[in-house]
Amino acid sequence: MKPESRKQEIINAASILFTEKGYSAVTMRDLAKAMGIKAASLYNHIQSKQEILSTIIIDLAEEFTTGMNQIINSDVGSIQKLENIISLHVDVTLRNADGLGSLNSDWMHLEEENLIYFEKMRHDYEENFRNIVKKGVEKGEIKPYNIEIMVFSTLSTLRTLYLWYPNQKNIDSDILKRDMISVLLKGVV
Amino acid sequence: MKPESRKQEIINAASILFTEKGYSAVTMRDLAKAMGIKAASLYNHIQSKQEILSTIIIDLAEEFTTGMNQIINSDVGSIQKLENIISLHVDVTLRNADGLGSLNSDWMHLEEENLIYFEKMRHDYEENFRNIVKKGVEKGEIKPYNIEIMVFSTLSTLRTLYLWYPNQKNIDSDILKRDMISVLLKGVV
DNA sequence: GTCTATAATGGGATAGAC
DNA sequence: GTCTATCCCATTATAGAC
Repeated sequence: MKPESRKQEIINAASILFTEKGYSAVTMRDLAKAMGIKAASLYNHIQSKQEILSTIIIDLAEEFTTGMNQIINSDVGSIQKLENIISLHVDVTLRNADGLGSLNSDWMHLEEENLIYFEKMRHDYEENFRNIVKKGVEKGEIKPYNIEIMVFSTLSTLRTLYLWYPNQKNIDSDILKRDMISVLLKGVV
Repeated sequence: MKPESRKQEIINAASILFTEKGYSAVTMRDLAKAMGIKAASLYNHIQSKQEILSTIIIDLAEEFTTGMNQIINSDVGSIQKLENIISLHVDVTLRNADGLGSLNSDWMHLEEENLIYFEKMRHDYEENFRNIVKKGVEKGEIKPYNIEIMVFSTLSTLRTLYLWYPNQKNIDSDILKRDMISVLLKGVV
């Protein structure tokens, strides 16, 4: 383990607390206590509570955006693209499960530019997902069920993986991916 | 429409605000403004902010618990039971989508007895769900995928229906149920 | 049933010593 | 890099007039 910067330690501690109680319910005093220091000391490393939230959320959203862009630009079939999306969500969840609570439940507390930036990334992500499913249906690779329901159902499972995964003991990443692919895709394919 | 009690109007307005921003981020002033009155006036109808939250959450949780009890005590096969659970979630979502945000994201802000009561109901609900799937697998009605993944995947979709449903224009309840059953069950059956 | 006024507490953030 | 002390403002909730 390389030593983390103090700022990163604060962000990691905040990720856990925000996911447990939500951004608004966590005070700078709570966060300081978790770090073993006083609230005022936090401000030597971060500018504001809002900066912590936007760092957590924007970093994760950019990770998903980058992953999705690689997938849509790759030359594989629709099913393989969906499998790669599932794999992307499993990878991000295993690497940073703590931050995903903020991404899912506290994005509306982002301020001006970051809120707009986040909402655009989320919208584009869903649109890319939807287009993959649509093309798969057109090419006969995916069953012609209601597209919105297929997109919503798959995405809501992937988005809440972080709530469930920490309760599973030592589940292997590849086994998890394989089983998620079975359960999420074998129904619609 | 029969006229609602002032208390019920407050709870309805709070349900919307809590789902938009979360319990902790909504102030009594916000809620009063939405009602067109002053914050102090709210206290003629409710005892505390906490009472509003617990009313919203406990009523919904009891509705799910009652529905689940009817389903597990009915004399039908595992697949039919799962279909009835999907139907239960669609019904509750269409009737009270606004309150489901609190049930999903703000239950941890319940206080002592209500928190314990809620957690027991949620635990029992998941356990009943899991047992239906287990029995279905044993009887060969459901494919032998990882049970936890099937339970988690189905439940997370049903639990977040409220986020997605209001964006769908005029979707018919029966069509929604039929399509949810196709997408969620045809993969695992 | 709603209002104004206010109590009591806790929130994010800064200044300046060590 | 952390501390104590403090600022200023928002919070939930109550008292009492209308």
